[in-house]
Formats: sequence, C-alpha cells, structure tokens
Amino acid sequence: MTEVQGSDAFARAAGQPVGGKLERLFKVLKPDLRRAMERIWHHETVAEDATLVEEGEEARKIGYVVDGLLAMVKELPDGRRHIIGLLTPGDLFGRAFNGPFGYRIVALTDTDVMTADRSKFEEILSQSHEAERLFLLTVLDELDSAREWVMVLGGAKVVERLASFLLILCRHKLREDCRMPRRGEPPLSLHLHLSRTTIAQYLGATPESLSRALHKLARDGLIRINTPYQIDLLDLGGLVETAGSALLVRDL
Amino acid sequence: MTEVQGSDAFARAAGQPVGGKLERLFKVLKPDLRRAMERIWHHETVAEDATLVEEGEEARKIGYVVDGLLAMVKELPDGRRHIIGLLTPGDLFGRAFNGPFGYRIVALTDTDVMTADRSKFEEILSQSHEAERLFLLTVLDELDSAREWVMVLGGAKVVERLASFLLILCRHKLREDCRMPRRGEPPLSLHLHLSRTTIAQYLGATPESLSRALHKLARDGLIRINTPYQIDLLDLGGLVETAGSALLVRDL
DNA sequence: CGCGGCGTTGAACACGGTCAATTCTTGTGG
DNA sequence: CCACAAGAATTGACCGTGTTCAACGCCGCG
Repeated sequence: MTEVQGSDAFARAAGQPVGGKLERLFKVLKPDLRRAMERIWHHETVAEDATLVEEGEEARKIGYVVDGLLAMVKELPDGRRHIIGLLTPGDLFGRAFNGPFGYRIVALTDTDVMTADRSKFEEILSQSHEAERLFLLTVLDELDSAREWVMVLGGAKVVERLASFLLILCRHKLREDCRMPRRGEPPLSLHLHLSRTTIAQYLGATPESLSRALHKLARDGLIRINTPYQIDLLDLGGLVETAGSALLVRDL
Repeated sequence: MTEVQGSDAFARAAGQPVGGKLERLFKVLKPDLRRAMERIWHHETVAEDATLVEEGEEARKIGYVVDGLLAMVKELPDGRRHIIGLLTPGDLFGRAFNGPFGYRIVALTDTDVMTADRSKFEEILSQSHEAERLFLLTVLDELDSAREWVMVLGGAKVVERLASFLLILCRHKLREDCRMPRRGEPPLSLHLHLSRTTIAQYLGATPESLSRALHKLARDGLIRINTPYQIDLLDLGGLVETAGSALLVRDL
C-alpha cells in the first residue's frame, strides 16, 4: 500500500465528488476537534487483490473508500469464497467501537482509501456527540443494506438476484449522476468493474449460472451486453419486475 | 395489544432474566434522565400473528422484546413471504434516528414487549452520549447478525442453512442458561416455537425441503426429532461441520 | 366421529452446479 | 499494427438439489 500522509493529502482526496459521509462528519466538529480529526487521516493506495484486513484481526484502523471497490470476503473451509458485502466510494469501514473482523477485506479494484488510527478516531467521536450521531446513522444505513441483501439472497432464483444487483448498481450510479436518466438518451449504461466470478461470489452463484442469467436477461430484451463489462439497461421496469421487488423500496 | 402503563409495569418486566440491553441502557443514565427514561416505557402484550408495524410506516415507537418472538417480514408481490430477521428477547427495534420501516413486524408467538415513544426515546439518548453509545453498540451487533445471515443464505444447501439456524438458536439458549451443557446431561434440547412453514420462510426454502433436511440430519444422527417442535441436538460438532462454518465465529 | 391444519412423503420436473470444450478479450511481444 | 498466448466468458451435457403438486398420516377440536 502506497501511503501519503498529512492533511493536504486529505484535502486532495476529499475534494472528490465523493465527499459524503466523511466530509459531513468533519463539518459537525468544532474547530479544534476538526483539526485533530483532519490530522489523523492518511491517504493510501491499495492495489487490486490486496488484502486490507485479515479475518479475525483486531481493527487498528478506520477506513474510508474514496475511489474503487472493496469487498468483505469470507472463505469457506472447502475453498469456496463468499462476498458478504461491497464497500463503495463514500463507505466507512473498520469496526469502530466493535470487536475483531469476522471477515477479510480485499480490494476488487485498485482503490484509494483514507485511513485513520482507530483509537484516535473513536476518541474524537467520543468528544462529539453530534459526530458520533452521524456515525450511528451510517451504521444504520449499512444495516438496511445488509437486510436488503438478505432479502435478495433469500429469494432464490439467480436471474432475480442478478436483476436486483443491477438495479442496486444503477441506484448508485443515478445517485452519483445526481439526475434521472433523460428519456430517449442512450439507455442507462453500466460499467462493471468486476469479473463474472466476483459477481457470482457476491450473488451466491457460480460464474456459469451468472452468465446464463445475464444472457437470459439479454434475450428477454431487458439489457444489452456490449462487452462483458459494459452493459446497457434497456428496460428498468422489466428488471424491477423480474427482481420481484426483492428490494426494500426506498429511493428509486 | 393489551397495554399496561407505568414504571412498576416496567419493573416487573425488567425483573426478568432478560434485563440485557435495555437495563444496561438505564444504568448509564444520570438519575434525572433515568427517571425520565423509565417513565416512557410501557408494557404491552401482543398476540400471535398480530402485526406490530406495517411496512412503509414511519416509526412512532421504539420496542424492546421481553419475551416471545417477532419477525421482520417482507411480502413479495407474488404472495411469497420472506423473513429477513428475527427479534428475540433482549432485542430492540423501532428504527430510532432512522427512516420508515422497509418491512413489516409480526409476532410469531404471543409476545411481551416494552415500548416507548420514539421521539422521547431519541430525545433522551440525545442528552446522554454514553447511552447513545450503548445504543450504537446494539446496532453494530445487529449488523453483524445480518451479515452472518447473508453468509448463511448465500451458502446454498438447505441442510447447511438448517444446521446454521439450529446452532444460532442453540447459541441463544446457551446464553440464557448462562452455562455450557454439562456432558452426559440429556442432550441439548431445543423447543421451537415456530411452525415448519415459518422456519422455511426464514431459511429461504419451502416447508417440504425443510422437512427433508430435518430428517436427513436425524438420519445422520446429528439431531433427534421428538415432536415436530421438540428437537435434541445430539452432535454439535457434526452440526458445525455441516453448517460449513458459515457462521462468523464469535462466541460458541 | 369427522373435519381441518400441519407435517411428512413421493414423483415429476426445473433450476443451478459441475465438468469439459469452445470462443472472446486482452495484454504482450514481434 | 498484427500475431499469439493466457485468462475470462460462454456454451453444452449431465447430474444433484430443491421446488411443485399431490397424497397421506397424525392430532386437536368441534
């Protein structure tokens, strides 16, 4: 992991459109605490496939995803691999106030993260009720996402899971773009940064069945597969329908 | 819902071995806040199958399960039903600081709950950083459970899910009993309060395959089915093995 | 005593997993 | 820029697991 220290590194990274949770966390801090908070964050670059945290490890750092994609991974004794959650730009991780990791964290792509010493981070939150409240809210969101995913995985059929997955990605994308897709516009296009195998591990399926599901959606005209990593969503309504509303409604 | 007001009702219910999260929450409050907190809790009795909260509803109350069992349920448009989580004695629910419910909450058995006005509850936590910290910790636990369940559901095979489910129940029971099973003792015996159909909905399977899985475990000598609701766990090691370590370790 | 739920069991079939072969993509070196 | 090799994705055949639909047994209740 390449490491860059200092608050200017932070300023650079935080200047991203990401901003999100971390920046909001800063904003509610009183000036002196805020300075302390800014000082503890370091910028790091993580190469694809690197492991950030090992399973069972006691958390020493808090992390914030600036750009890229991380996964919480659990290895099964029989060698299978399971992705129990994704960490996308704007997400915090690191089990603040909590016990050791029950899973490994690996980088699915080259990733920029900000990290901070965990105990210092906790220390600061302990001095600002308001900041800790904000942190609590992020945990509540994570909880909702996890429950949503329980929903999706419980639902069975791979095509359904896949449809849900695509819609969730789409939801992220829409949120980034800060606008609805204009109609008539070249249909909503997704760029997957993940291999089929990885997606399959996330969906609790094999690459083969994932591929079949993907091409089934294509046959049915719901999506178009331009390249394995470039997919157009042609019919959101249809996707929602095949997802079987496994999604806990919330935003579009 | 039968309702009983007043702090003596609470005292009665809180006298239970449950105590747990709520009592701890009380303990960290300064006397005046603590009195305020005690005053807002009411005892209620909920009949089996009753709905406590409708999906999409804005939360008005915070709840605490004293005795019985609740489930977070999501109905699919095609009529299927999905249980995304259970609430057991000692659990808090009610989306404090959060948006509307994305699921329904129903009573799987007759249940005793304590409830409090949500805004008052939040108000009090807002005045006690320490109490809110405690609340944060409960949310973090919930998050771990949800992730654990993602793990289990992603893992496929119904027998595996079932084994995991039994072990989780067993974990609860051991925690209540506050002791390890003495060896030689009549093997660890579980009383299920749930119908096969309900369990199946939780495991993301049908009653039929659940039944088959159950009897397969029995054939293999891992459990004994005394009555449909009374099951002995004969071989914990074997169960752990067939669960395939889908469980994020933590305690036994 | 008969009805109605629920759990269990059986048979047929669909879906997803496995193994193996084939085609695409992509990155590298000529 | 093209050829080639390695790794991915896809496709096909086959099989195990789970679902579906239907029937049966058990039990509690009217």
